Amino acid sequence: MALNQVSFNAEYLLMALYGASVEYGLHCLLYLVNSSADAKASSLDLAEFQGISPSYVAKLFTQLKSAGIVTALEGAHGGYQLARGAADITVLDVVAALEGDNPLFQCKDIRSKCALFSDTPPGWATKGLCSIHAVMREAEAQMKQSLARHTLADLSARVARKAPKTFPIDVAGWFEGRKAAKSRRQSD
Amino acid sequence: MALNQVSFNAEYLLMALYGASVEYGLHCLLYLVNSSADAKASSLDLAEFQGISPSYVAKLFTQLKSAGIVTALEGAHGGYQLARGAADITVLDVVAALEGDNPLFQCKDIRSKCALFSDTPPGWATKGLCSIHAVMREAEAQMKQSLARHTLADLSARVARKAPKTFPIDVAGWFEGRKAAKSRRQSD
DNA sequence: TTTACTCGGAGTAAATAACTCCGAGTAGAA
DNA sequence: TTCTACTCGGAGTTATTTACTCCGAGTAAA
Repeated sequence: MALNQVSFNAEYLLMALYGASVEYGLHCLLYLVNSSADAKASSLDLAEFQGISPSYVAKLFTQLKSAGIVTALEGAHGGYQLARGAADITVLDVVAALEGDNPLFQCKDIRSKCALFSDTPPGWATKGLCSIHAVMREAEAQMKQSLARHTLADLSARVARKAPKTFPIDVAGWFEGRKAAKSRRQSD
Repeated sequence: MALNQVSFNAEYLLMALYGASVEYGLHCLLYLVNSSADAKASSLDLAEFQGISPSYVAKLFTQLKSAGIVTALEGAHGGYQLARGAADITVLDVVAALEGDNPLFQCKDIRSKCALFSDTPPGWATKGLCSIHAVMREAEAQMKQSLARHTLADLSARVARKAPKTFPIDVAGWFEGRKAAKSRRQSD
């Protein structure tokens, strides 16, 4: 009964600890870093600019807003802006906003369920942090410290170094052209 | 239409990056560290000793075996043993065996989909590692290094330091008693 | 006042994780 | 040798989570 047809999509072969939301979110935010104060970008703009799902980006920005990373301006010609300087937003902030600040490991306190402890586990077994949990916490801390060392400003600078000098101008032009197109449509 | 009854289970409120398999696996392996060479423990023994699902533990140990962390001996009175010394098995080995060595982050190369690159993205955009990806890789490396610094032997020693001196004896007794019970049943 | 655009959250489908069940094989007991 | 009880090992099932969509409420410009 098993179908021999296997939908073999290499893109999804390896699943990641952090999902697509982090990737989409960071890419979008990087474009916001360069946009000037009066040039807000809507979630639709950001999505179409990068060829990703508009409705999903909209959802992500809802989360980024409630985490205080961006501010939203409603209405026509509205959009999002960074809530504070790009140097004050770490990659960890973004990850926490989009994925929740999930622990690396959730201890279910198995040590207290040992068959030798008939009903109530003895004090020494439940006191303090489970040793396994401690190791995981340490690894988690290392990872989060590493993520916290990088800010959106750093990242943006590094990307800019790779791109040609004209690129930021082209980007600004694209967003500007989009805004103009909107105005044209409304005055029709 | 929405039910007001909310199944509010505090145990599952925070989801973790690494799941239950890692926790179960590590706990089981810690008990194997102390068992002597001839005293193998079956997955059923290990599961019941800790009050966790036997069938799930069985599944985990098939993974641990194919990863080369434990060896299996079939038949009655068979069971599992560590495939090598506890000092040569790191926590990272166990995590990789049970969760796969998932990357922290799977880059979908969004930078190449930018609307400015009509069809074929320019070389500078696709060359080298995506900057975001690089940050994630660094954090992942920090985490994995931290996990690789701890071995089963370390962990076991740390647990032993907390428990009373009689505890390992009690544990050995429990497994021994189990083995005896099996023999009795067979001779009935 | 209208209109086109914005956010924002409720709702849906596919993928993953957690867990179960049953068959194949083996070592010891009769 | 035959039988039995126990072992592993993998195929199947359910539940949770992720990724994504859709539509309504609100707002600012025209």
